[in-house]
Amino acid sequence: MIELSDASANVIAERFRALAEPMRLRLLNALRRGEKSVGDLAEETGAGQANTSKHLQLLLQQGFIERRKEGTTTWYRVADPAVYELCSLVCGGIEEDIDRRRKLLRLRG
Amino acid sequence: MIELSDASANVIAERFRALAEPMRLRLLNALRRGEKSVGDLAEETGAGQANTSKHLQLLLQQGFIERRKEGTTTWYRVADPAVYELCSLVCGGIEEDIDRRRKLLRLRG
DNA sequence: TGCTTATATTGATAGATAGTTGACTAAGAG
DNA sequence: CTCTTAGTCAACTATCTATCAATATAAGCA
Repeated sequence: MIELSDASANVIAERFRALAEPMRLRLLNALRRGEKSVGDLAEETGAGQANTSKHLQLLLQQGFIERRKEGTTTWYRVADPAVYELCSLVCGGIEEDIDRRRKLLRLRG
Repeated sequence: MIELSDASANVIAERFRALAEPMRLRLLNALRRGEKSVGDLAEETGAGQANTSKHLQLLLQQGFIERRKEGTTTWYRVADPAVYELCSLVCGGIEEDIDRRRKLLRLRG
């Protein structure tokens, strides 16, 4: 984000939006240690099959994951581990947030 | 994102969602070189004042920015420059994406 | 050719959210 | 006290999107 044009703001936002969904984060997390099929992922995340497939399409389209077809099954894998760095960076801010909330709870209870 | 619990997936997604909006990215970009008032930001981004204020609340709530009141005006500033690292990381992936789109355009004419 | 399994896609619905308008609050100036 | 200015809040609309159910595609097998 060296100087942000309006056009790039849209593209960047689109990218962040792909990660702005708990279900998709769970999918990425499930793909941490290797390739998995849609069925595997649906079971592991507890989501419906159609829903899982749709989320995977979106992550695929945004380039976060890649796929490979084998017979009737489709195997998905993470395209670039940099995604996890993104999450870690965001987590950094979250720790402070959690601390803040903890203090609030302590004050109340 | 060391092991992602369902609870943390929600919190992380919430955080990404704050960045998943072109308007809010423009606001963060406008705050790059220091504190600005709501009016300044509304003018610079071309958005309505109420809308600008709303987006700023959200960024504030997520801890990306801080504020300071002086008379009737409210001054906002970036809380943690790590936000820009996040954007840069996402941009990394985007450059490939832009290249891909450029090639498509060239193919078409 | 049918039957089964694994994905993808489509249509419908409910919930979220960006933007606008107008009212409200608060601080200063006259 | 009145007027102006800056910002926030509340209500409404329009749009988007996550989810589910049903259907479609497509491969492999009987």
